[in-house]
Amino acid sequence: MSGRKADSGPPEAHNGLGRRATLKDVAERAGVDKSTASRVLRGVGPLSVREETRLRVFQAAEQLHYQPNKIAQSLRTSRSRSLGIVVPQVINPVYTQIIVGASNCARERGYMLLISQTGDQIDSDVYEQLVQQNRVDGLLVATLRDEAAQMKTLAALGVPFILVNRQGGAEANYVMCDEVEGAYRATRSLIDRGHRRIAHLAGEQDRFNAKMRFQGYRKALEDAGLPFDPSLVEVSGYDQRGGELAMQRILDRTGPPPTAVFVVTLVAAAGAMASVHRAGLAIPQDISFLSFHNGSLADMLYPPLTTLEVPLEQMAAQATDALIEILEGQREAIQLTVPAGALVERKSVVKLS
Amino acid sequence: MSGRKADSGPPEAHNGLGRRATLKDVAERAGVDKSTASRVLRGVGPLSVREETRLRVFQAAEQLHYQPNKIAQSLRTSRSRSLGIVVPQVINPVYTQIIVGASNCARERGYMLLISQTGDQIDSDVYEQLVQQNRVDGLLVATLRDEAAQMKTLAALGVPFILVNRQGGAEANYVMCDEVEGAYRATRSLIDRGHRRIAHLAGEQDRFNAKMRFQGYRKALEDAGLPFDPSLVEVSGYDQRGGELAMQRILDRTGPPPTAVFVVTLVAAAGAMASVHRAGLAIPQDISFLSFHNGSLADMLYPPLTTLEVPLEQMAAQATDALIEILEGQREAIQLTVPAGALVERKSVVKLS
DNA sequence: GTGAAAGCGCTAACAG
DNA sequence: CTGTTAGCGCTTTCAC
Repeated sequence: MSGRKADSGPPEAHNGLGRRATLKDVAERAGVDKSTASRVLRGVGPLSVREETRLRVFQAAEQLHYQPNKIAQSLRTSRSRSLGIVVPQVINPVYTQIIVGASNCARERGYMLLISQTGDQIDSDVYEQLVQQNRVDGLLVATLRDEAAQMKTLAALGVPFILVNRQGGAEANYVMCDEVEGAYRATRSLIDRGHRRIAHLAGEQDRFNAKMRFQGYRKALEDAGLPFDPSLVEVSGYDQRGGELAMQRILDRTGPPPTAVFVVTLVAAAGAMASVHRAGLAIPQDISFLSFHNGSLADMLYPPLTTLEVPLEQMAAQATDALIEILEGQREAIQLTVPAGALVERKSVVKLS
Repeated sequence: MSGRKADSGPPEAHNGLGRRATLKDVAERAGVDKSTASRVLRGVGPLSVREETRLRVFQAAEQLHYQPNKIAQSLRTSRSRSLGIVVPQVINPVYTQIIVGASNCARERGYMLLISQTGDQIDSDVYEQLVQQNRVDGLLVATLRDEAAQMKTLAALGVPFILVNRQGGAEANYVMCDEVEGAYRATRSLIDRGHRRIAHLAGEQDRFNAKMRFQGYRKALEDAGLPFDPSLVEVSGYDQRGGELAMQRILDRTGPPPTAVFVVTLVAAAGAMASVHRAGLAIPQDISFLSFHNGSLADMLYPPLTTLEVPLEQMAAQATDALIEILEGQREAIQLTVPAGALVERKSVVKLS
């Protein structure tokens, strides 16, 4: 997995010394200076070390179960080879996907990933903890607010950072997906199945993502020549409770209910569906559901929820790759918008004849 | 939150120097030696520093926006003030709860938490990464396998570790919950509601937790004078797909189906319920469901799932507290079993008359 | 009460 | 090709 071959033995250093071996130990045992040992071990550039010496060093290292002390390396090089990722919460599958993508990618490239939750508000303490204490070389940012203030704080940190699934102004690095097009396609699929009264459970409209999804929804309506009915739009935000309440509000309205609803995110959709069940309505016979974001949760719901896939894991991986490249000077910036994923049809959408 | 008072200003060090301030900078500005500055700043013991000097140092530190370099501190003290937590995966709400509990507690006590996924198998590489590279002072372990081999690996690491929601032999530290009693109570509640044919979707029986829950289930049956019917037990494991398949197997059986099923964990229950829906059966009218572990997922399912709460967050917090106490020499060991939580009644269990 | 000095384990010039 | 030297930023004896 991490490149090292099956090293059956226990990782503990059962070398002759009563402690973990240091570079000095290796050097002494190999009969060279520690600087030489360092050179060899880190396989630096055009190996300016005699083959025989190299061998001796490697042997010594192996025998002593030598593992370089990362802390010392960090102090010396002022690079920690770790990345921070900051998300509002870890319970939401959307963020979990991002974390998984980033974490795998980081591991493959030999970086550690420190995960921080902000709990929904910008907490500059979080950044501080990670960066100012020299723990991370760069930041992956997937917090909610995309305000200028946050961008300033981040920029002031003096380490590279990349927004994941977010956007933050002209200069900021980001990896996004084309949410407008995704939401358009999602809504469109509902229209294609004969729906005319399509509700939207939206995110708070000061959020960039929420706005984009709303925009895609409206455009699909418009292109199909359907009227936009504001009474069919409610703000659910991104959580379960919000989805529940927003759906309730729509159901409570007088006038014909929607035949379908396009929800801004998975967890809100779960809440909304619960509301519909509670109202004694059937999904999809009475109301169809379609949600932005795919995930295993979609299969747990009843009925299984049709979703529009967003390649969050890949996006996070790309952001991580880019961040590492930036850190290693192989790259300057990244401003990438990938297409949204496919429509994953399950059982929550009915075709109206 | 982290003790510091509202420090409006940006965390970036806009001090006179073109870089982050070091202890030396502070010392010079305060007109003292860096050792003195260090003493003052870390508020060491019976302050053997004149009040006036203390003040000067604090002022200098503030003006320079001084933040100690944790890496340097680590190297010097060989303590990183960070903890590792290792879980099989981060998508499962059970582990998310553990992570949240540990993470909050760690933060409060000024420790960082490094989260690692093993992806379901013991990966000693993971431990190595965390420990051998001097990144963490101790480990919280919530991986699946509780085999002796793993315990040996962990012990060989030479850092304190605590199992969370796991058990690992007589010597290992752990924070567990009384799962036998919990499972007993859960099953019992089904019996009390008139159920006689109660199925169990179990975890793999080489897992300690799975065994305990199974045991509680059997004991409840026994105490109620109900026969144990092996054809009512299937191994689902802890995931959705497993739950789906296991439930399918039970439904496929000839002979009377169960009227209720007690599931080993939330996610498996979600899968099992999907199977039941697919079979065209109604929950709870045809089959009642009750699951071990509570979480917001329970409210997303249809119908909302009755669960037995397990205080994972608190357990993780207690384990974290204990680990820190051990690291700081205020404690030797911890072997704690807390009671399982309350039955959270939702809509998935029907009372049979 | 405070300063001087040593050194954690490592890397990176710079010599030789 | 390899060794010497000089720290990274901090804590911690040990003197004064």
